[in-house]
Amino acid sequence: MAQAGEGRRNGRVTIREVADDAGVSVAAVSKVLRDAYGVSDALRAKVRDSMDRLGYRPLASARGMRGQTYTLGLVLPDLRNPFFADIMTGVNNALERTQYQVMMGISASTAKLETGVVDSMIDRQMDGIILIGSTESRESLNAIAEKKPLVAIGHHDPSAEAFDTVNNNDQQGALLAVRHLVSAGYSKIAMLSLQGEPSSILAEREQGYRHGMVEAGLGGAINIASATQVMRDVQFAAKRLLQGPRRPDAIFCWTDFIALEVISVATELGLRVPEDVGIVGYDNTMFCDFAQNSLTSIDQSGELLGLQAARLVIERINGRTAVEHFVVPPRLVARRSTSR
Amino acid sequence: MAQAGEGRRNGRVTIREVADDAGVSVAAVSKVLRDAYGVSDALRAKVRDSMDRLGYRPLASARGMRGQTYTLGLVLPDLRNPFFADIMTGVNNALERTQYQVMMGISASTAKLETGVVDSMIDRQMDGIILIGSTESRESLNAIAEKKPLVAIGHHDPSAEAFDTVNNNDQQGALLAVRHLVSAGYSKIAMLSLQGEPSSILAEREQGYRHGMVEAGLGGAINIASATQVMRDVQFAAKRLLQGPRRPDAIFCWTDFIALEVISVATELGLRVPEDVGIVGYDNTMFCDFAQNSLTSIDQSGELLGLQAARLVIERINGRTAVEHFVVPPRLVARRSTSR
DNA sequence: TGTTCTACGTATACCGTTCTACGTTTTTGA
DNA sequence: TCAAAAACGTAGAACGGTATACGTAGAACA
Repeated sequence: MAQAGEGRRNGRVTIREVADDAGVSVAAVSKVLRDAYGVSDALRAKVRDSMDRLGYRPLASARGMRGQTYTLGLVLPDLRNPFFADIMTGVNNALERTQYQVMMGISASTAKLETGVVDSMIDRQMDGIILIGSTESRESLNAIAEKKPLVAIGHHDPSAEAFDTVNNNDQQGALLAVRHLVSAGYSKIAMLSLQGEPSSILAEREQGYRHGMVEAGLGGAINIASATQVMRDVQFAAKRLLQGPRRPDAIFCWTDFIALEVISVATELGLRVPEDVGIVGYDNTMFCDFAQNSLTSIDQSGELLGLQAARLVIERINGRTAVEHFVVPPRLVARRSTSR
Repeated sequence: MAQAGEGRRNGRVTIREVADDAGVSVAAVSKVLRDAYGVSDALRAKVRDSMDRLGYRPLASARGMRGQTYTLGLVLPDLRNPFFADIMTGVNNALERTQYQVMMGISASTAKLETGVVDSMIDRQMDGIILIGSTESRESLNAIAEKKPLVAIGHHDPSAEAFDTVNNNDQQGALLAVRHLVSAGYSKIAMLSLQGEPSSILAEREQGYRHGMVEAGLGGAINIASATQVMRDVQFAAKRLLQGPRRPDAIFCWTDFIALEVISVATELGLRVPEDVGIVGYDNTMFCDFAQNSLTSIDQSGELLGLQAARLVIERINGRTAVEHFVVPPRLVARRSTSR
């Protein structure tokens, strides 16, 4: 192990070697690296040249000891929802021309693991943290925000002060779905919500759903079931819903993935989509577009969400303390799964 | 910024405070942390108690300066393929009872970005690196392996010495697909391969495909098209294939995602699956199971691949230098897309 | 011409760990 | 009972950067 360790450290150029090569002090090189005040163009050029020639790269650990690591942590609930890829694209776009680099972790949607991942990101001196779909309480998030700049995507808390949020308007998204279904002639509209630790998005969407139902005079038909994201569980819930006494003629699903699974179950039960049952998903992921799916869905512009989150977290790192809550309006994309 | 920085550092318990609290030296605490030699049970208990009581967590940056950071880097080509989630599950399982934590980065399948991500992981003192679906040359990988323990998943190079590989047998996977199609009565079997930087898996699968065709006496029908993973590109390639003069009656696709897109295009062209055209995917991701897809696919046990990769990289960190190349046999899962 | 700025550089004390070298106690063995 | 060995613990020098405090030269001003 010792040999490996030594061997591997070899070849790393330090700031001191750059300074020697350029004939300046270590402090001067550091200033160039950080774009700090008090460096002449001549000195900067000299140092840059030496850095390039020697192939110098600053060591994040060392920087972290005193300053920043130029690393952002991004926590995803899971890797199976392609919607997160959109968010990631947005984040990367925002970071394109900066020194920052993102590192991702997955929380598997459990609060315990989420805390674990976040803590280990803090241990690793990440400069800021972006949390997607967090189910943590306000207190927990405040505790994190006390240690590092924090932005939560997909977590409604408009009165939070310590951290920023970036969301699509989930209440409106659910409302759009219900209105669309109603105008397509469906009336026994159920919602297949997410089971697990209660989250603010959950509350928002359910409220939007209820609101839409009441608005259409369908308050009596309100019917909310729930399932985790696990396949077996979704199947079970879908069957229960579609074989139960109050069989809905339309289901508004928590995510596209769940919606596709519901279509699958409905088909196997001999029900036709969209004739017998209309289906709406959420996120408008690329799978909605396949002819065999053709799933109506709510688009929440993941790329934009990611872009804003990255912007906000960097602003926080640079000293902003006033809170910002960014909300994007959702958009319904109608496809065959609701066109009877 | 200064205020924020100071404020945020606050509350972090250092090894010195633990040492003071326990009434021992800093070195003793460090020894306990590292399970090093020369610590009595009594001292260990005392220190552990102080650590728990104070909520001490070692700072990775500081550890990185001298020793390990207990962080592994995992590089994914993209976030859209749910197959990677399986790999990740395996990695996490392997790491469950260790001190190690994984951080992910995405390379977007381009060599330039891949190098960038890997370099930034090295800068961040990750102890080992797992690369998924790398398109780098042997030389580039050797260069990385010189700096950090490296394991490549989905990259065939059985004579590589400096890094380990973990693969399913892609040649056999392709062979299984062709044999299955042949026995289902298809004969004009095309392959829709991956466009982009040539990779070793690509070569393996194409060879397996050719082999299978020749073996079945269909050497004259060999037909390899290719497309990137971009939706538009897949559509274009699929249309070209299905509307061309040598229209195949079956297509063996690079991934499930591509296969689903091909089904979509075929359907829109008025072709029936599996009657007019049989489709086989690769990875056996969860989407294959949906009734509306019911896609035959090759399973390469992602979870096992991830588990092995994590095991190998940790072994390397612990000093192993002899190379290991791990290969899993693939398995065909037949579904409706090939059952005529 | 002297004084005060301003711009540019440098020297060096950290940051929180690891780990080597070394001192002290306890145990072992004859 | 004593020497040697093993076990336990400590002091302090790294690691590679950052950032503060300070020195110096030239420019601007009176």
